[in-house]
Amino acid sequence: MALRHAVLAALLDGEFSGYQLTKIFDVGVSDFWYATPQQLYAELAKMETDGLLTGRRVVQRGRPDKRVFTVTGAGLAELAAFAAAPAKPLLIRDDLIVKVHACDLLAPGPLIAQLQERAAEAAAKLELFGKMLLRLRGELEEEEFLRRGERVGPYLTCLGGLRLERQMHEWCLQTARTLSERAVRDGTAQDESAQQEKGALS
Amino acid sequence: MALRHAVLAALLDGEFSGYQLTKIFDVGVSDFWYATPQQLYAELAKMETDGLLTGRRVVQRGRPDKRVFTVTGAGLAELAAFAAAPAKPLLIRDDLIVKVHACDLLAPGPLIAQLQERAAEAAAKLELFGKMLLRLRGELEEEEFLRRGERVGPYLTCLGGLRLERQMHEWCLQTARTLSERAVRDGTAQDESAQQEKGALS
DNA sequence: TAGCTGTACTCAAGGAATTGAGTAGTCATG
DNA sequence: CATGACTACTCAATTCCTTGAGTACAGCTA
Repeated sequence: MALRHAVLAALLDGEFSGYQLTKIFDVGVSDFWYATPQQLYAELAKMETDGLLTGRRVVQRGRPDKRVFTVTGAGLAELAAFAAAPAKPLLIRDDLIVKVHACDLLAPGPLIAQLQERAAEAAAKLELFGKMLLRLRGELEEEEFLRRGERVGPYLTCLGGLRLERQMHEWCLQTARTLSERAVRDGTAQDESAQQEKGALS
Repeated sequence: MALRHAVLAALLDGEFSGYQLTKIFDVGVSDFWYATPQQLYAELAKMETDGLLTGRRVVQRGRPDKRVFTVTGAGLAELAAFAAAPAKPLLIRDDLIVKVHACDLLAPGPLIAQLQERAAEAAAKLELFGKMLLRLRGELEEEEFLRRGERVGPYLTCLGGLRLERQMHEWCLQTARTLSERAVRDGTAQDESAQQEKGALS
């Protein structure tokens, strides 16, 4: 029941269509919520029948029509109620960390590759967030904007995303380096008992 | 289908009962997976019938019996297959960040309180992770342990959790400070139009 | 000795999320 | 002029996850 609040929050920044929202959510762009397109379309429909949103058909040329949504008064009230209620704990689920946790019994190759891939993704997001921050604060300096800007919410969450991606990037690279060095050590070891075990699982 | 892999990874560190695993997962202790007790018990039962785990009844005195689980060969194979497959993207869902994203239209009081609460939780975890790291590496220095330790997986994920909680802690406090300062400014402003709007939603 | 906390689970219902397939038109590329 | 990529969605099945309630015993406290 909390995807709807994320949608409401996202729609505070303007009218968006379901498709545009998928672009925001599928990558988890702002690093604050993740959702698939199907989920979004379903939720948008439900939210409209619940009166939290109103849809508006926009005719386009050269591409299909789209329906953009706006938050209603009831939607704002829902958001306010949500904000006043105690927050659920942070939910994290990450395959990659599970793999690292088990790394001592796994083949190091694929894991290192995946860590480097994740690091690259994090770097890409880092850049993206940097640009978003610039765009959001316009010509003001950060401090000035945070003091006097009239819409700082997205900026603050973006700062959070930036921090997260930075630490993710560093952790992935450091972990990959550690595992690489250990793999070399194992590979050049005289007795092969350690690799035998790993070989059985790779 | 990935909770089972998290369970397998957790059981590499020893035999645990369902109840013990809930203690590991409910808080999301290692910051790598979150699951409720019911989910765990159900999954453990399924994993046992699938042959990934074997349960063993342990009689205790002064407290109820428990069943502890061990990973089987098939379980290790499952884990290896999982590790070789591409990882799903990091999944984050956080109420608090959604609220911050919408903060410009919300009453600042409850939000600031929640940010401080989260900061306190992060600080508590930080301390916990610090102790876990000490325990895991024993009398060795970190570098030495990462080079030569025989079980570094949990240590590496713990390092990740530590980083995450540190950044969460800082972000929450900084964001709370920013919002507090803005609230004071709004509160002491001559014209009250800004608060009027917020008042309507608080 | 009543009440509370902690260990160690079980069951059921309902909502949320994932997976997979499918539609339909536009635009650029080779 | 066919192929693939992009916009913009929809539908259905299944699986996963959450919510809420309940059982049972042991130890401690007032």
